Order: sequence, then structure tokens, then C-alpha cells
Amino acid sequence: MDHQALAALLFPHITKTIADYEAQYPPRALPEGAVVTRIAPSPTGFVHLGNLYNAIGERLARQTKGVFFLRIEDTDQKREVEGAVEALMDSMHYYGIQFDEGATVEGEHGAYGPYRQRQRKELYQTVAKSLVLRGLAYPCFCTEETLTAMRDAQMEEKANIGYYGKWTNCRTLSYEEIAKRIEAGEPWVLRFASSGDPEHMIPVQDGIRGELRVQENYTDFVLLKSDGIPTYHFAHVCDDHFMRTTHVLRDESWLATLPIHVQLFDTLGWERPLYCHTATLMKMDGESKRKLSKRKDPELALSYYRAEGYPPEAVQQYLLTVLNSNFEEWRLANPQANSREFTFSLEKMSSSGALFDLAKLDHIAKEYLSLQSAEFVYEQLLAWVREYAAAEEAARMEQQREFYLAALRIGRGGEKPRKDFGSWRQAYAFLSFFDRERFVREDACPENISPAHKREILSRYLETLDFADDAVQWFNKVKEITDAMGYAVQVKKYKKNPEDYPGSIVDVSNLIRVAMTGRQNSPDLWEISHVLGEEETRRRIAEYAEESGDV
RNA sequence: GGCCCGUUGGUCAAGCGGCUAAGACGCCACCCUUUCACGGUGGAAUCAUGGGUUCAACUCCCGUACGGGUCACCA
Repeated sequence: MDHQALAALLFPHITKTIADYEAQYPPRALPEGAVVTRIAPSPTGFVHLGNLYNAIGERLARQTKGVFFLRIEDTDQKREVEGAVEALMDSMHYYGIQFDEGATVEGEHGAYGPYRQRQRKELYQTVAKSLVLRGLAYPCFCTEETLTAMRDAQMEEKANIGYYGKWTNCRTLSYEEIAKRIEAGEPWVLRFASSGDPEHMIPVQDGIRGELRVQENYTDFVLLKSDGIPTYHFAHVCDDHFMRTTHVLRDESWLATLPIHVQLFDTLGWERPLYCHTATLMKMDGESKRKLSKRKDPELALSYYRAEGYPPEAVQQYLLTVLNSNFEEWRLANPQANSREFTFSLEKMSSSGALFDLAKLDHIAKEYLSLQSAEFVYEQLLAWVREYAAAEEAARMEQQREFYLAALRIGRGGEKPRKDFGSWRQAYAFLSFFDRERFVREDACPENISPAHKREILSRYLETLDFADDAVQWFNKVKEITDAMGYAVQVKKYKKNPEDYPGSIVDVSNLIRVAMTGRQNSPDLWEISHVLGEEETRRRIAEYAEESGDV
């Protein structure tokens, strides 16, 4: 076979050589140990947790004065969705991820571009041509049908599936045959001519998993698809070489094709990046675990957290606790610190798939929000309500700004702040009792208070209620009513002899609480009364005293 | 099915040959408290399994089981 002639036949327009590209994309001038890494999503319009997961590469880059960039892997035209880059950029921006270089909505910036793979066609073909020249790549004319038939035959005789060994129909085609078929317009793909031995194991360093031993690749995988665009494997190797990537963070599902990537790097004589294969986030499905699925699990989409109103910082912190086992410890030691100050280490990443734990996210989010100012909470909540709840309600919230701020200040800012909500959706629901329009009684009156007592307690409460009282005076009156009605003022006494009383001050307080807030769980009642105002407070108590159908 | 990865409490996990096997979430109890929370204290709960190696194994090796992933002109 005349490789020179074949290369000319296959790539008539390619005039550049690998050396030209080496010159165009020189090694980066960066400090020793600098990490160059990236996220490389395909523009399907679906931005998922994994994208944010891998964006922790940004930490690595920042910590080492390296580079973090965005590359768009748009080699699959069929799956491409309009506006996908915008959606991705929007999400990353929302989570505070910043790129030093790479694709942008308008175009791109950086010296190692283009950062959209389809625009790098000439580069891939140049590399492909060099492989043909070395006799390491050849055109294959097999149709989908022959490939399917081949797979069936392989299944039949229990052979390994793939294009290799005696199954490589096109590997031995003569130049004349190839020329004739190309002339006739037959579509072809370019395959790698592997001489790998599956018995041969190759050691590969993994930044998370330590030393891996992978089987040498023995299949003639596809380098260039029939449209001349590379497969992921080939594009990844070319790009990460010429973009001078040092660390490749990606999901562990790539472990299966790692042999291909290693083989490509090695035969091209390029230094391999440090692969870091992250564990897949799992979910419980009935009795068994499974990978989070795009179709079944809304929480895989990044948009889910935004729509639910989880603050981006909380989502980040959750991810960090899942990803880096020493983050939680650090957080405990530095409760107020920005999580960006945390030093991230690959070695501390887990290599087994974690179950997605919404309860933990909630906890982290509550913790985070409890430390934020009333102003911050108000602004963010307002923005969320406007976008995801109802615009009219947002307008009302805006008019009542001071009122909402006062409500949000209850139990906030002290040593032991309340942790009532972890998301804007939860906050919106939680604050509903402050809003006359949304106020409904969700909880019932405590069970051991009879309808007669209920009326009696509430009317006495109304009689003695004086907004000039301070908190102590106010509660003393509640105690007096409790006592007068025969209820236990001290919870301890009630617990000792519950049969001596119809109930305790807990029940009386909760009755008032339900009257005022509609729930048995709310912040401090006296503070709420003052935010609500005397008129509304009295109205609600009186209204509930009259209501009799709920016991 | 072949190949690959993984397996410490319900969940996330620390551990890296010698410990009563950290911690966090969740759960339970108690305490604090004027209620609701917050907070505090305590509790139940874990090394998948069988063989080695070793004076000694959660830690190292091999097998088994289980779970997951992957076998495309998708990434």
C-alpha cells in the first residue's frame, strides 16, 4: 500500500502538518504545577449536575494559577439544540463559574481556539492524515447493515464485539479498490488500525483512583465519521493535546474507552493528561441504585435547583460535600467563610458513586440561608417569586418591602438563627401567613382543647391583649390565662401529672399560634403580632374564636 | 455475555497493618426554653463474604456474591 497516495486521495485539501499546529499552539507558559482543565459539554440544551460537578476543575485551575476553559463538543449534529451554548453559559454564570478562555455566546476568546469542535475540522484531518501516512488509519466502507450483521455473528459465536482481527473487512482493501469506491461516491469512515493486544495491560495514572491497569485497545475504532467530523475519542485527544490540557475531569463512564484514548496519545507521541474519573451520582430506584437519568430524574437538570429556588451557593456546597470528603470538616471549622476559599484536592474525591441526598441538600441550604441578611433573603426571594411563582404576588411583595423585611428579621441575625427554609419555594410557603391574601389555617387546634375552651381562651386573650406590653408582660398574661383555665403553666408539672390538667401552656400557646399563623410551627408570636399589627392580629384571633368546625 | 469500576451504619463518609472503627445528614430520647425553632447532651446503627499473607487486617493478595458502568459513524 502506498500510504502517501492514500493520504492524498483521502485528504486532498489538507496541506498543513502536525508541526504547523504544534507551532500554532505552543505549550503554555504557566507556573510549575499549574492545572489546565476544562469542561467540554455537548450542546444538547440539557445542562446537568455533571456539568457543574466537573466545573470544580475551576477550583483546581484557580488554586494553581492555571487555566480553566470551555470547549463545545458539537461533533454530533443530530443532537445539537439551538441556544444550547447560551443555556450553558447562563447556568455557569448563575453558579459563579468563570472561564479564562473558550467558547462564548458571541464567539470565543483565547489563543488555543477555535473552541467549537466543528470549527476544528482541518486540525483533526491533519492529524488523521498523518496517521494514514504512517499506515495507522484506513478508510472503511462498511454499512450499518454489515456492521449489525457482524455484531450478530459475533454474539452468535460468543466473540468479543467490535471491529478487530478477522472482522476487519476494509483493513486490507487495495488502493485501487479504495480509489474506485471513493470515486463512486461511497461514504467512508476513517478507522484506526490497531495492533493492540488485549492480553497486554497498560498502567494509567488516575488522579482520583490511583493506578489503573487497562487492557490495551485492540479494536479498529472510528476516528472520523463519514461527514469528516471526528468521534469524541479522536477529538478529545487532538484537542486536549493542542489546548495543552493537563487534567481531564470526566465521569467514570469514560473508563471503558480509556484504552482508546491512551493508545491514541501514545501512538501520536503526545504526553497524556492526568485523567480524573469521577464517580457517578446515583439515585435509589425502588430496591436498587442506578445512575441519575435525564428522563426520569428532574434533579439531574441544573434548572431544577433554580426552579426550586435552592441558592446556587448551597448547591455548590452540597456538591462539595459529596465530592470532597474533607469539605464538611472545613465548613464546620469555617462556618462563615466563602466556600471558594476551601482548598480542593483530587485525592479526597470519592471513587464510588454516591446516592443523591436531597435531605442533606436541604440541611446545607437551611444552614446557609440562616446566615444571610433579611435584605438578601428578601431580594432573592422576590426575584424567585417573580420568575417562578406569580408576577402579581411579586408586585405585592415589592409594595410591602418593609413589612417583609420585618417578617424576615424575626429570628435572624442572632447567635442561633432559625432555619426555617432552604429554598425560595420553601421560604415562599413558609412566609404565607404574613400575607393576608395567602393566609390559610393548615393546622388544627391542639387536640386536647375543647371547642368551649378554645373560644374562652381566645376571648380572654383578646381582652387582655395590649400592644404596649413588652414580651415579658405579654407572656405573663398568657400564663395567667393558662392558669385561670386550669391548664398547667409549667410543662414539667404537666408531664408529671398529665391527668390533673386538660393540657399545658404548650397547648394554649399553640392554640394562639394556630389562630394567628394557621400553623403549630412559627417564629416568636409576640414578634409576629407586631409585624402583623394590632388590627390584623385581633381580626385573626377573633375570627378563629368564632370558627367552630375544626375540632 | 466480554471487559472495567466499586462495596465501612438508612445516607455521605474518615481510616491507609495494631483505635473502645472519627465526623455529618436523618432518626430516637433527654435537657434548655414561655410556645415554635435554634442549641446542647446522649442513643440505636457499619467494615458484603470465604480463603490466604502476617505476631496482628476495615486496611495487603486471591476467589465469591452483590451493585454500577460500558461494549455506536452519541458524547
